[in-house]
Amino acid sequence: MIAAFSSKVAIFSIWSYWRAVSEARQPGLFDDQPDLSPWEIEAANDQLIAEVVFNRPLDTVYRYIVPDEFRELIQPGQRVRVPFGRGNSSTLGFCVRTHVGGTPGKRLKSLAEICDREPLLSQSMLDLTEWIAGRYLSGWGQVLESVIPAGVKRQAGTREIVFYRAADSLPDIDTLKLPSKQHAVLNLLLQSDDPMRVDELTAAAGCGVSPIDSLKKKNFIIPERRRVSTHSIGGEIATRQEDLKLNSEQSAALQEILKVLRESRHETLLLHGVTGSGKTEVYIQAIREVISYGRQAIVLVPEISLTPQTIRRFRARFDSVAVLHSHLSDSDRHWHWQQIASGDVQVVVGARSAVFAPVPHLGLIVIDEEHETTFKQQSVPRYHAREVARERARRDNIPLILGTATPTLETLKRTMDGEDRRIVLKERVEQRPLPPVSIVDIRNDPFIQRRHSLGRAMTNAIQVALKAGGQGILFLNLRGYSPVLWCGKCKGVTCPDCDVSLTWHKDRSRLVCHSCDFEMESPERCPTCHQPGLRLIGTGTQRLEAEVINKFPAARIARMDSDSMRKPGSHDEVLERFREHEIDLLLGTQMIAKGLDFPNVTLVGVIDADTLLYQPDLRAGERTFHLISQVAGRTGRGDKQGRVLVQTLNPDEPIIQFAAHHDFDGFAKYELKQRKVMQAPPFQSMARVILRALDERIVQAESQRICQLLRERIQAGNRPIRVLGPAPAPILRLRKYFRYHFQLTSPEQQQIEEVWREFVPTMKLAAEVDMVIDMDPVDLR
DNA sequence: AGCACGCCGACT
DNA sequence: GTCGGCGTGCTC
Repeated sequence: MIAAFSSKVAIFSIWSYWRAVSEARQPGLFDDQPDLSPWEIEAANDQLIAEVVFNRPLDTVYRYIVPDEFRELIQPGQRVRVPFGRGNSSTLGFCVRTHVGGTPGKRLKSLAEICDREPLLSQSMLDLTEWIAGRYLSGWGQVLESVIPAGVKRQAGTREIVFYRAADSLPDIDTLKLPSKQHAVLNLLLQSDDPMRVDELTAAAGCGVSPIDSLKKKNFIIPERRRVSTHSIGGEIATRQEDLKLNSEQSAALQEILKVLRESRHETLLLHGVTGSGKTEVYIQAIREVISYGRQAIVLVPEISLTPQTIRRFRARFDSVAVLHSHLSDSDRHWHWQQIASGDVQVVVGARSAVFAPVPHLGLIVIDEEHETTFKQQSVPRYHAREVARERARRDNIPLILGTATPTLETLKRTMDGEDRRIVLKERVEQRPLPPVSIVDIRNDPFIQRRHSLGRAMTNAIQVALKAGGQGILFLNLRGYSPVLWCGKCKGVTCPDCDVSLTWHKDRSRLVCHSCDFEMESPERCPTCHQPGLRLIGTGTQRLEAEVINKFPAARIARMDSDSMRKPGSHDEVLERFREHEIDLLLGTQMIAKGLDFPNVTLVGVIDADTLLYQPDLRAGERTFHLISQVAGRTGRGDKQGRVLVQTLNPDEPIIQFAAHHDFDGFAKYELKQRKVMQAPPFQSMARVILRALDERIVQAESQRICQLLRERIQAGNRPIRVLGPAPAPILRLRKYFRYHFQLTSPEQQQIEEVWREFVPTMKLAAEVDMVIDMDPVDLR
């Protein structure tokens, strides 16, 4: 009986029979013949069961019978096609486990198809994705869907090609009396060690395809389908460089890392080194050790640092480096994935998702610029690469290195609690001093009062730097020409879809929303009240550029922001010109704040330190500190002395003071105190629940209702969780949706995890409302 | 998330 | 008496 269901055909015919019967509303037929029903088979205890998850927000693992014909083929990590739901619609899922056994009382359906020849992930990566699903409250299938690159699923850049080989037991070729062309083809294959492609055979034998077809029909030659890469290998060959000599602080740090490596245990080491202290060289030499064990390393960097500069640096030091950045094609990505999985790649350098690189023997993970928020994914699954890396390293008993000049308070607290270890690099390489930072009070600056962006001191400093042959970096974290188009009556002109002021972009001569994709022609009159006389208020990088050109007509100036850097490669090109001193003043946004290392930069100007500081975000102060410290680190990296000017309307603000004095510890103490009072991270875990709908009254009511239900549940479970809100999100309307949110905080992360998993299935959300939970959010807008 | 089911109002 | 509107609930 069982054998009757073992073939795919039999399974499908049973399914269509079942459908026909159920449509006729005669399920009683099965009651009469219970042994016909496929789910009765599972009563036998030796059934192989596949556990399957789907790319849906479901946290259930579904079980399917594996038909005998798939028994030998099925492996966890493969995708499978299964009948799912009442309509048994054919659905793609991931097989995450298999086990043998029956499931009393459960009616199981059968697996219909195995979609991958090999598993897409190893068992340990499967386990890691399960952990992510739990920790970040998303479906396991959703995690798998996002972890495996699309190019890998599609097998992009590969093709099935037919190869021919000679049949195994052929009589002597001359006894076959073949026509000459066929003889030639067969002879070639007999001589060849490897199977040959059709085009190779026709070329070598000087014939068409028909002799090959004839040989195939006679079974003298056997076709074999093989998947081959059509990927063209690109990438420049970097010139090799020797390891640099480490100073005493650097080598002490390296020794600490090597010790953990040699003891093959997990520990997270925070490499807290001031800007220019040579952290990268420490990573590189630690990686060298890892490679000598025949293992591989993963280096995570913020996307913004994935400049050809960094890439070249790694390529120059290791034989085999894979760089995973966002501009790779599907086929590149698939090719790299295969190379990495085969163990041919020593070092994987990439952004957030590179933490999932399928290296076979991971020896070390490095996260550079640990404080960067881009390590947090902003869509489901909303994981933080640092936490995923920590978990992966813990499971593999390997060290995790977090490098930064400005650690997050989360990481700092872990070192204070003794969970992680902090290694401090106080000195810059070659004992270069950190640049002096001057806070420039612009409240009464005559230039600023005349609506300039460069105050008197800043203007003078630029003049002096240029005169001395130095280069300058001017940082302003606002792109476009002017962030506000002001109507005296209606206030700023806002986006029709968001509660956000539209930014005037001079280069495109348009108003642009920085929160969504909206753009419009600049109106002559106010779009609301139709009054003329609109004024541009505030300064973005484009307006700053105009002012700099006007004030320093002789200087060579370049602007770097996401508008001017749209073309791939333009980023690198500008930096190269800056390095060659073809540019005197480089001005721009975040992009120029991070990681750049140019020895001739003698002046860094922070045009407006206040914009970040007063954002409605509990990390606004921390981010301001990070940014000022990072930008300041761009100078004094060569023999020349550098200086930093920070323009602010709040010169007494402690955050700015700490940054100016390069006083991380002072900042941390100050900020930690505030967070403790607020019962905020890093003292408590936090999750943010966001609800959105097109109708404001519905979201408001719904978020109130949900929040109340959750409060009751928390109380009933006697859980130590605080609920804050609900409240309108700081940007109430975004992309046409009204948004409300509330926050959950608890000293125990797991409490939030548990209550949410319990709660979600019990509450019915109104159909027009979307809801997401963001564990450990970094963006509270 | 899908998708089928069901329970209500407007048609032949 | 049936078609189809969307609200509800389940998916091995």
